[in-house]
Amino acid sequence: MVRIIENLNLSEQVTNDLGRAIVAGEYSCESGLPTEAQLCEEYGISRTAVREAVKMLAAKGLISSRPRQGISVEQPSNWNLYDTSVLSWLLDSSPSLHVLKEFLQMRLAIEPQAAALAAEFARDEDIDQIEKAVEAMRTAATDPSASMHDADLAFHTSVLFASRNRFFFQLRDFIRTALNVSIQHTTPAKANDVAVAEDHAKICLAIRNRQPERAKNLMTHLIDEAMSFIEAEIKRRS
Amino acid sequence: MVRIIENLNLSEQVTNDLGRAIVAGEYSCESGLPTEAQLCEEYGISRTAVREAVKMLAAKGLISSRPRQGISVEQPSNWNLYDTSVLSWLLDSSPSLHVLKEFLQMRLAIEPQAAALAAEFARDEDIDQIEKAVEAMRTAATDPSASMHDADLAFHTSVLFASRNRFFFQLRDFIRTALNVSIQHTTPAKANDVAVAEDHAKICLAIRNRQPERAKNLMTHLIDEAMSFIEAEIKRRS
DNA sequence: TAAAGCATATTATAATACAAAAGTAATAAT
DNA sequence: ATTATTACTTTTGTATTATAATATGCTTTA
Repeated sequence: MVRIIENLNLSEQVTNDLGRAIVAGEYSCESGLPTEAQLCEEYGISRTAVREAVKMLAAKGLISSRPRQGISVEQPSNWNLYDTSVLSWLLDSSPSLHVLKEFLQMRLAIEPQAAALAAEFARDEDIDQIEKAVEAMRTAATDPSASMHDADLAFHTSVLFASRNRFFFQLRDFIRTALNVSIQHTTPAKANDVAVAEDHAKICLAIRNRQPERAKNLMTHLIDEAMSFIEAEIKRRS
Repeated sequence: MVRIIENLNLSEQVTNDLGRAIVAGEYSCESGLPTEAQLCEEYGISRTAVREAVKMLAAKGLISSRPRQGISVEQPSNWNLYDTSVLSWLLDSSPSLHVLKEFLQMRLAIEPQAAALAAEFARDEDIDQIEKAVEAMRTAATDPSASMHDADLAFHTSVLFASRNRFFFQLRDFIRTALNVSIQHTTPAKANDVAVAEDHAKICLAIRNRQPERAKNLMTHLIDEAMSFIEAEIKRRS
């Protein structure tokens, strides 16, 4: 029986359940999925709900279905990894340290360029938003009741927004997920937090001063630090 | 009535039709979509087909639906732009020169980093693939019957693959679309093609010689050329 | 042997019915 | 008069049944 999750209707729950199973490799490309009729029986639900789940998974690139052939699993390279659900299913099934490295490689591509674009194209109110996040980080660095992580997320999201390019801003969920995974592997060392906040402040200042190259380099440095930490962690564990 | 497209079943056709209309702004966030019943009547189809289309659009982040409230359009910032369908709907409705600039800003983030990763992590067979694409470009540069564009696409795709990071490779459809839009705005100047092919060859060589920084810089230069061309074009038309 | 047709399994579409959710209006109680 | 409760209404959510379309394999036939 499907795990019940609040606020999700039946077809969405089945989507979640099947999506998770597919990404976890419980159904291979060769074997495919059970037929609609079998899924109805397994879950004890109507064909309507099963079909709607199948359609949603197909829309995310995980499966495809044809008459007489049944439901087949698409190659993982066709899965839409930038879909929030697919991403969460992926994290549920993969050793997160390895995925984290991939995340950081991606962030190293996206965020420095976003910072550069922000320095070039951000509106004043965008920069105010970034500064607000920096202030929140400064507060959180000393105040134990405030969340450093939330402020950090707000910072990176607002930079993406300030890039004024929707393809960059669209990646905010991706970045959010990456940050979530990061803190799972970070020892809570409040000692560095003040310095970290100031590193972020520098980026904000570079953007406000309209220095694209400087903003880019500072952002690269910021993420590179996290990267070197993770690489050390990977080496330590192997 | 919905436009008939080959190889698409009814619910997929309706998905296409509604998706296009939503992205084109024919339904706003405030107004929302017609009710399922109304859509059935408009398209002259059953509720089954309409609901499946609605579910697929919801899976792509374009809409959401609730009892009594009907179907509402999500904010554009929630649309999954990295979905191939959504991307094509976007191109159908936006002035492509502006979108093209956003594409190039994104490519400028992704591809140089992908080249650097390829130089670091690519397997030998990955590099062979890149080289094959380079050879195809060289051929196409002089042979009018061969397609320069196809070879170009193969090159960029194989570099993404060689990065050995699935988040990068996942963007191949995005890059493909970007290249397609590019050639719509490029005057077919076969004169440069030989030089262009050699620029690509240099990147391939840098990757084979395991020079991440060099590969990155060369790729940046390559895309920057396209960018400056587009910016000139935008200025010319304004 | 090859082509045509037939059987069969599975998804695709339709139609209908009822349940659930969420507003809205009417009613009752204080 | 205000608030709480109830009943009603609209729309999506789920179930059921039936039939069509599609693709595959098998069988028959020329």
